[in-house]
Amino acid sequence: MKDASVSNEKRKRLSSDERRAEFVQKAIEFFAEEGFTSSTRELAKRLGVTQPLLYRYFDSKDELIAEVYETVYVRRWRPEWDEMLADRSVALRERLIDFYLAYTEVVFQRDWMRIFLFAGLKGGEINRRYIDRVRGSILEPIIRECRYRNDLPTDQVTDDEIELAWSVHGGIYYYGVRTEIYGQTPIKGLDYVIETSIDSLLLALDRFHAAAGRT
Amino acid sequence: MKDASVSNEKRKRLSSDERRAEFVQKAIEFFAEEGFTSSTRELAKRLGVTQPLLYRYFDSKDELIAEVYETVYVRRWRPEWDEMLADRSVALRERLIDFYLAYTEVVFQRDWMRIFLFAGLKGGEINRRYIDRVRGSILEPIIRECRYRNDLPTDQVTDDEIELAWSVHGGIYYYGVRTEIYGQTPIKGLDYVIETSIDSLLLALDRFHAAAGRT
DNA sequence: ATGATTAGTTATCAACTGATAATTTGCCCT
DNA sequence: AGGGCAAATTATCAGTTGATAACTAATCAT
Repeated sequence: MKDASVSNEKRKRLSSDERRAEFVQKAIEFFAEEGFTSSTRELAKRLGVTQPLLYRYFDSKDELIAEVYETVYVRRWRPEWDEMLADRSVALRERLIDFYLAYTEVVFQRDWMRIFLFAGLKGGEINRRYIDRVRGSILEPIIRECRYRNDLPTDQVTDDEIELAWSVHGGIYYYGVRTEIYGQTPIKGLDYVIETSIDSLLLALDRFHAAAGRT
Repeated sequence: MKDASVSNEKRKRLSSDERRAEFVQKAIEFFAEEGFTSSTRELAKRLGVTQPLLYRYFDSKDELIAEVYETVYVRRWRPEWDEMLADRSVALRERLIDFYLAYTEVVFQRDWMRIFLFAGLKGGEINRRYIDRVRGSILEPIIRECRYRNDLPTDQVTDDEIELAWSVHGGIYYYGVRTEIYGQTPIKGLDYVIETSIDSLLLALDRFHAAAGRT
């Protein structure tokens, strides 16, 4: 029963490191499409290798999945995002728009979105950790910058402000869900959505800060 | 091998209709927690019956799943939502807030949210249809009412306006995802999120309509 | 070249899956 | 009471699953 290598090419041997990286990469695409409950056999078939070979590189299916998480969540996070948000040489509105353009370029990918949703439904800690990171590394910096512009202390970010930021962030994120997950052909471009969302956020925060200032 | 009825109670017999309804109801809870790839045996165990009994009521697992969809999506949609949105005896802001309070009361349920996400990842038409319904029965009416308030023709809803409504809708929806799927303990109540979201939408639309009026 | 190393395969296991057939048992009607 | 219908169970099948052990063959160092 020959399982792998449909064509009659000679059995190819790759170095351990190359193989591992290839397996993880294809596993991302595969699990993103089929879900983590899909079989290792089916994955092996797509890789053009036999299923037991996977177990030379990963102790178990769960270990492979963990590696998929690591690669998608951790490795795709861009450290320069922090600097983009904090760079006061750029006007706030443009800075936030630029950031969300850069952020969505990474996140609005079918595989990223689907892996994220599958992982969220599976439970686990990964998504909760990611959400905490969004709050700490994106929303709080955004609020701080808005406070700075409105001459308010940047170290007293309130829950109300964070929740405003979540709403706007969620609105943008949901655009990605509609296009990448539900395959909705976008009626308006991403640029438009990000610009109007940022305008709304700035407007809401200005009002909020003005009201807070009066108290 | 006794499979069902852990305790020694006598085998209970229910009428066909009662059983069917009970099965669908528990299937919703079960699949919402474990996903549609979970086994019919596990479901039967939770029902306290044997697995083959399910096949007296449903021809296949897929048919049961279809019934789950039907019950969750179609049956939980409230016809009175249409009227709420169109009732001009209530001020627009309060009307929209009331509507979203009513809508989220139904939709922000763990089982609804998880079934919806599982179904979306599986592909299929159901979620796309639901999204179309949200657009047609919620977003377009909202825009029409806003246009009416701003003395604009209610039959010329544009893509830009719909996209604004999607952003706000998505922001609210994402609050439900955070609390129901990721188990985030809400930092601010749902009321606050809905109110600020509606205020943002009205503000954005007013500006948009004012700009459109000048052209 | 040749032997050691290790990438890759074949064969196989035990548990689990959706589904069907045959059997048992509770309930209603007369 | 008891017969018949249908609810529910037991037994079982064929295909799939994650994982392991034993075998084969490509590559590399010498």
